[in-house]
Amino acid sequence: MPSRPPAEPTRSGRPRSAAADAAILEATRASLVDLGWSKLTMGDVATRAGVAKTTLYRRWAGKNELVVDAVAVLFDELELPNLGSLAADVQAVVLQFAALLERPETKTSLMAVVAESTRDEALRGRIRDSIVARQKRLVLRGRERAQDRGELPAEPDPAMAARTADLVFDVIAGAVVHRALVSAEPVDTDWARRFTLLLLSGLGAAAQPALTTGQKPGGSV
Amino acid sequence: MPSRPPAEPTRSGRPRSAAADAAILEATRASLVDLGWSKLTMGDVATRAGVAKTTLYRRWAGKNELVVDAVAVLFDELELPNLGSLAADVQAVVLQFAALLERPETKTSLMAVVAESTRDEALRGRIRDSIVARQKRLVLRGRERAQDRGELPAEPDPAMAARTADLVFDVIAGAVVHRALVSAEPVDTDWARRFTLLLLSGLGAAAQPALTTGQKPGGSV
DNA sequence: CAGTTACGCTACGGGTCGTAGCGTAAGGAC
DNA sequence: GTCCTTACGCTACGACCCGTAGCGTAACTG
Repeated sequence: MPSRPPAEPTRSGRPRSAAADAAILEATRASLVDLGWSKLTMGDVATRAGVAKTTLYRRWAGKNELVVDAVAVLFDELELPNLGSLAADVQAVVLQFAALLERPETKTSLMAVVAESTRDEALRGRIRDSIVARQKRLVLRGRERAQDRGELPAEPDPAMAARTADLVFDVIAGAVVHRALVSAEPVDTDWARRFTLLLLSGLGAAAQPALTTGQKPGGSV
Repeated sequence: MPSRPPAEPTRSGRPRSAAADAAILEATRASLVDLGWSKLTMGDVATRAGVAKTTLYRRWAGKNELVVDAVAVLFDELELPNLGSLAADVQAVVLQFAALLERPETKTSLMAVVAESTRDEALRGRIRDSIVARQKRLVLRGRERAQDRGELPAEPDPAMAARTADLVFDVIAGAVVHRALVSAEPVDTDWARRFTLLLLSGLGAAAQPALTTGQKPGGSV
């Protein structure tokens, strides 16, 4: 997924090795696991991939871009199951996302590239396209299903609908990331259940968990 | 705030210069503003502070620890106002936190040190004590006030109360951080208002903002 | 075949790291 | 005041990584 210039589809000359691409990204993930973000070096990745260091620089501008691409594919694993209720769907996707954050490749690098992106507009765009977009789809699809089930009302204003989706996305992703990486405590089933209840029913209801289950959200969790 | 060994309160010999401490931390923040996290170097900080590089290493183990201490004091600015309702208090503290995250010193370094902490237990503890604890107090105090006002029920089980406070803390801090740094969109008054409504009343109520304002939360916002 | 592009390899200047060594400065104990 | 102890400034150093230039070779196109 390096940023090839979208120029001529058929160029003359020797084509780029797709095998090298795959080997480099795989080596990057392996190096992240062994060394972590801060001690990962381009030279090490090149050696692991069996590739010259110059080949890396011909495809990626640097460590940041390389790691984003190496980690992005992991987010393809995220899927929104159809478990019959909004609460169950939210809880399941929360646990999926948490499992992804538990992997050492993502754990050590996600926040690092986000930090770098605060001073690099191009990198921010790459993160948005490669990682954030993959997650946000889940929120949009989850809302669709909930509206089909009648759990959520239809939103007539599309602008407001988009803003609400963005809000919900930041709340879910932010809470899971903060729990897993900042508080550094486990995102287990119990936490996911309690978070889902809070998200759907609010703080007042979340304080009396057993009493408010009969309404809409807290069904078969 | 360097980690002095809590040994003898009165030691012989030349004492450490408190002025140097202050100058170093100030220089670190300035360097973060100018260079950002990744390009900040120990040598640059030493030069700005008018101090030898070795002096830095005598007090801090490295860049990570130094930056945590330099940024931690900024979190002392956070205060929980007493605006008369839980919703107003939450919204105000969200905007305060967002303003703090907008500062270039914190914006570029907070996520970076968190990322480092995933491979450094000692650093994680330092972050917890210096930064996270300062934020979490606000949640605990906010709940107290809300309970005094009758907006939240008293929680008999202290263990459950602590877990709920942790959950709420991760949701608030995580959402704001995610909005500001990952989505990279502004945390303005409108977003804070909508987030507060979602937190207090849940997803179902948040979809009809104007209709559910008469209950408890959305008072004078 | 020639033309074009990718690759591996080596080498390089430039920068940062973290530490060692030394002489000097600034306090406390007496 | 005179020791004693610790902190400071300074220089120098090896080690490491960065990112690039140069060159010969490999692979694919027409």
